[in-house]
Amino acid sequence: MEKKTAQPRERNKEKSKQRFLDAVGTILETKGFAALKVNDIAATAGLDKKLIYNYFGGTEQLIEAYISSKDFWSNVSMEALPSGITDGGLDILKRIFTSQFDAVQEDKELQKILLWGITEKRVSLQKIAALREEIGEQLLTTIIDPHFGTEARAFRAAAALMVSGIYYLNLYTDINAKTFGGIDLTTEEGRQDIKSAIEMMLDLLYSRSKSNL
Amino acid sequence: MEKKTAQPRERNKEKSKQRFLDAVGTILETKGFAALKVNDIAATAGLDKKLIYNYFGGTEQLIEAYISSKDFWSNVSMEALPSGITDGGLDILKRIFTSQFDAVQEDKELQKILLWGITEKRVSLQKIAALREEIGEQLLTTIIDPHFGTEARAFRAAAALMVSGIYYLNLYTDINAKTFGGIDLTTEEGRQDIKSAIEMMLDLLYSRSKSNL
DNA sequence: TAAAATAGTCACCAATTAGTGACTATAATT
DNA sequence: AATTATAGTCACTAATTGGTGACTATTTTA
Repeated sequence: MEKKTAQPRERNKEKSKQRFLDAVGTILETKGFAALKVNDIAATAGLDKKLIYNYFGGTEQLIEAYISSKDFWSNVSMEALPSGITDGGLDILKRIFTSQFDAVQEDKELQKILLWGITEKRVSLQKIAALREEIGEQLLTTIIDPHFGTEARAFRAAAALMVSGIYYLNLYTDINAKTFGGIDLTTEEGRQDIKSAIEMMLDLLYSRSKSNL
Repeated sequence: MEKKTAQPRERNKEKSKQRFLDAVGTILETKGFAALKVNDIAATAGLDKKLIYNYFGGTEQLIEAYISSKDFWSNVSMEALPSGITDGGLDILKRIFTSQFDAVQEDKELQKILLWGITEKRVSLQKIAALREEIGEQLLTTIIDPHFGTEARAFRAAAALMVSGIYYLNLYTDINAKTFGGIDLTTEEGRQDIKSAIEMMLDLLYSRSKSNL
């Protein structure tokens, strides 16, 4: 019959659920998705794992809930699309692509999600991919297609290659190598080289389209 | 004078070691590096896991031995480099890049290695990355640098972006999505779009360098 | 042919993992 | 205040994991 003079733990289901969701984010960011074990998640949240089963049904559903709760493409979705486009969207695309290059580098969580998306088959990851396709489609149909017309298909492919490269270079860097093609991606110079290349390639693609119209 | 009523298991250390190495390859190809557990490897090899410790020292060393035994860049290393280059290497680069796009798609084991390389920090994966850098450096110094001169740095960055894109698009495809930027990468048309874009961008980069010389 | 060396097997241990039943403690309701 | 609902704890099971000591079986050597 011991009296508990210790501070009485707050009893709040919603807050606890949020703790679990936050714990998933923390582990994902620091250790990656492979470390998302129910015991670790509970320990990180500072709660008993039983609650994960009570509240979410299990680790799977908790992870699904976590992914659904995040907006991974907020940095690109409504960032731009001003009305007064006079250059066919060249300038906007330059900014979107180069800023995305930096955004992926800074957002470790996004990196893990990208990696996860090419590693594991999972419904919520499919949803993320579909959502990004949707946002990309908006950009393509409102900016690229009108300007490139019949050449839009070629430009789409080039853009896909560039965005993919933006992703991969950031995932690649600093895990098992610093350089790619002799460019040190851990230095500001090296990263500037990539960004300049992005702009150069967009310039070339746009100049090509002009000369072909 | 051996009696072979029950087939007597062959006793051969070297062969058994090779069995383990092959088992690593099989598991890697089919289930990925995360599934490289000592029990599974032993079961796949049809031998006792104790032998892994006896022969290699442990799973880590076995995996190291496996990676060291493979030549992952055989398809690109000495594929080309003919002597009579008259176009500054444009045609060779087109072939190297587009064939690499197909090679990565077909070689599931290479895909897993690429994925592994951006997921886990590991000495032997660093060696693979370093080796690829070496091969790439050869290409760059013998083909690109002489032609692009002071512009070589810009071209290197563009090439890094393109090769990275080639990797990522192949890793991306068919796990959680089929399309990237609206292009269906599971169809021959979609993949041809990417290859055409690669050639187009190389054309643009080369034409740019000409007009600037 | 006997003995030494070693390829290979097997049973077992300890740690980690997911998951659950029974319980306690607190808040809400009457 | 007594009752009820439920947030949260804890101890336990079962399966999987990496790892090892002791053993058997086959080959090599003296």
